[in-house]
Amino acid sequence: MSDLELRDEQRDDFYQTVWMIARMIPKGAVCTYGQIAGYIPCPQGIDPDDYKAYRARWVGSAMAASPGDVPWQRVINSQGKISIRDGAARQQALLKAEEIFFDEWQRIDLKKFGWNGPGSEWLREHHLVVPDEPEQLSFL
DNA sequence: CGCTTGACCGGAA
DNA sequence: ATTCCGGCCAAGC
Repeated sequence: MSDLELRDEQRDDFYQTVWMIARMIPKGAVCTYGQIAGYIPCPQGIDPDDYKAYRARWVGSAMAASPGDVPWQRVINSQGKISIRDGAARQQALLKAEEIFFDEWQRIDLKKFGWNGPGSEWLREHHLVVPDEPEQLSFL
């Protein structure tokens, strides 16, 4: 059994998981490439630092190859903007049709429209990474 | 098979 | 808010 075959299988798993999570994003909400990536554990045999550096990009690759039932338009970059490419205008039109608001810099307010994610229970059930709770800012 | 480009991100100027 | 860089992968010529 070759290592290469294993890697292909892991990549396929990664893509399937990306699509599964993306399908959960509700209409009228968005989520970032990096956010989705953060839910997926580092595959065996991959250097964790390399994984952290590239996983968001892999999510982009997964979205480019996504099946028709995946709401790809709801996945945007960490700046709250639509990544420039052919089809970006169509993505913006789809999001506006979902009543998502763009500011004067063509940016989406992630505080307002950002999806919170699948929830820790669901993530545990699927052996995914439960993100750290946001720290309580006691001085506020 | 080698080379180039890319739906990314975080940190540093 | 802008630009550049390292990361050294994945997909498309």
